[in-house]
Amino acid sequence: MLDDRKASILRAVVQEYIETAQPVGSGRVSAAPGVDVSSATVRNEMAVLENEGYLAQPHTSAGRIPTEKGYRYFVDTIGAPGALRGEQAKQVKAFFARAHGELEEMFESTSRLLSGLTAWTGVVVPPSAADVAIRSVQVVGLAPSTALVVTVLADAMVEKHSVELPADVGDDVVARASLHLAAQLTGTMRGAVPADVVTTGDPDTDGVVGAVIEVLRRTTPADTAEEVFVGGASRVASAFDAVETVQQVLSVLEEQLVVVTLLRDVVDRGLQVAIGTETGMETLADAALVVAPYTVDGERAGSIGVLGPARMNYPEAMAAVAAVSRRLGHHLTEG
Amino acid sequence: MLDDRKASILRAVVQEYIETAQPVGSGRVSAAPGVDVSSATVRNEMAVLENEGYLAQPHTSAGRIPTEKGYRYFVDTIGAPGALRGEQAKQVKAFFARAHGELEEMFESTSRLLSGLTAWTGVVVPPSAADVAIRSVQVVGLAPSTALVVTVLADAMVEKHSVELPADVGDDVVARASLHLAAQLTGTMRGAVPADVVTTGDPDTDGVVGAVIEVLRRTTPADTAEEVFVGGASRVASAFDAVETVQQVLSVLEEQLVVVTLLRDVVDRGLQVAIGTETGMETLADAALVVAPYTVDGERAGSIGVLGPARMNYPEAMAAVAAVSRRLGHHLTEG
DNA sequence: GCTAGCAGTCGGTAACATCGAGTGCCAGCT
DNA sequence: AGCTGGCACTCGATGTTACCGACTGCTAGC
Repeated sequence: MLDDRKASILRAVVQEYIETAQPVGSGRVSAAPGVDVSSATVRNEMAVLENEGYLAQPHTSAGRIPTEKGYRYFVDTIGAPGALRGEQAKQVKAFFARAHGELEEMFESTSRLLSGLTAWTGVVVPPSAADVAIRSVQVVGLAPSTALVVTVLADAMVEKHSVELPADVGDDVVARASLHLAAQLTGTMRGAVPADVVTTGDPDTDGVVGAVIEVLRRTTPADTAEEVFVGGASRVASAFDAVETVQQVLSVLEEQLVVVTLLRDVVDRGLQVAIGTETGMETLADAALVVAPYTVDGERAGSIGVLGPARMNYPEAMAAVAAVSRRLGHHLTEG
Repeated sequence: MLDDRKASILRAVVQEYIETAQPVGSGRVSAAPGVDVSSATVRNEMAVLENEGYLAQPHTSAGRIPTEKGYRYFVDTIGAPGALRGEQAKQVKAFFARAHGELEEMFESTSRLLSGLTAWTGVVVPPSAADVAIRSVQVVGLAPSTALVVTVLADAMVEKHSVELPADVGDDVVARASLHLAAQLTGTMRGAVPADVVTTGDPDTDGVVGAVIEVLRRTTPADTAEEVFVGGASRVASAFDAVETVQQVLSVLEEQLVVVTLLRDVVDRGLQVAIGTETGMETLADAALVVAPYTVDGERAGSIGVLGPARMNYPEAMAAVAAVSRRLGHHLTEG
């Protein structure tokens, strides 16, 4: 633990560095509000903070930069989550007030909202479909031997899978199978589609039913490459100055499964923020992730996050993520 | 028109510059295959080419760089479309051989295929839904006053829209409306949903039907922000050296509607390649776009493209785009 | 125990010389 | 007439040196 003075000096360095992206010298720190000692004293204290790993010096005659440990201390001692600035709060409110329409669009634009609020990249992971009830199933024949199963879940998500039909069957058989499946599966949890379903007696129809069931079981949400919505990916380019870093971070964002796992991991570890290597990804060493789960009907559903440089404005980002996750939860709960 | 020698010198400059990304001097050109004159002669010719706007010189003592006009001439005189390298042809073949499953995934991975083939960013615009027949319509109630319309089109695309229901209606009314709509609309072109539909006589049901029809008409594909699939966006970071440019290009890619319009525009102008400002976008001044439409059942459907730096390998990119568009068309035609 | 002051470090910038890739031009060769 | 070897010249890139200034660490004194 750091004493009060060291803490406020560290805080000053972090805040200053977040603003200017430049190493911070003792002079600036000494002038910062909350620090009422001379620059000489600050220097002494900073030397200690550096020894203890909270700060680093790019080179001898430069100011100090926070280390991962420094940022960590900073976020851990922020205390109150902090509210959004009025303007931003308004923006969030307005967004959810006029939010309506299709769920996918909703997630998409929520990711853009997060990006807009923080100036970094927004990420939204929709609820896992496994423990959501099936609301409707429909099979639509497309070609003699292929069909499309469209599943609507209780949370308004729509899944679609193409199915190879066992034999060339007529539209009437497909229609019969569709009705049968709808009757059998409506209300079942998406993750619990039973392997054996009541048969109809007609072998053709049962063939189609079987094929569909098999696809639905095979594509249980956890296995499927889960979707994630990324908004403001171009912000990555302004977050890092090395083109190489930009490349790496974008590559991470391109792999949906990685992003989903990442967010879930961080949330599961009980963190609100993962800084640099805390994310578990080497390529995100210069980045940081602010996350929050959101709840629908009191249940933890999906999660949202903001991905930015390690030197991002944590209080602001945390406030934004918290506010959006809360309202997103409400919005989805009310339906 | 350029005489043979100038043409081959220009070709050499373009090819060399594409490979090395460095200004090309007369020495290199003179050594290039297809150019059998001394560097002095090359210098004279290059001076002319510069005067005529095909080449530019970053500074006096540097080699030459192709201008937009230079690239344009190069592209226009490539002649035969050229085949893919064996390895790549195999890759394309393998991709479409194992391609199956859901259409959206298919487009997504096709964009990644394009990116992989060319090392740049791949873009796929799905067929416009307007003139595709509706294969099935289903309305699913979600909350007392909201429902989801799921439309399956003949080309296996699935659309979904949420609908605000006029009055709190029961599931049975929604089901009845759903059946009625399915009967009325199946076979209709998606872009030609009629405003007035045969009524059922039951006012509640007709209310739901009306609401759905209204949504379907309002969301006619051309108006809707059309979807586009972008693969390998991270390649943008390696395409340009200025972070600022990376930012701008990524921003363009983020706006789906812009990208769709862009591709469509280029195809409509009868171009295979749009270089720099030819794209019509200032922010793409350093970029180039190689596009091709693809046809399904003999009809022009959507288009695909590759977005890279102006100094990209055009023959290769054009071959890749041509091959993929052809096979994609086949694949979708056969269903 | 804090701080003013001072010597010392080191990156950044400017001035300057050097190097070399590449040019334009010209004289001479074919 | 046209190509080419050769040459003077240009100018960015690279390296050197000096200097400036933003910092630091340390120490003496309040």
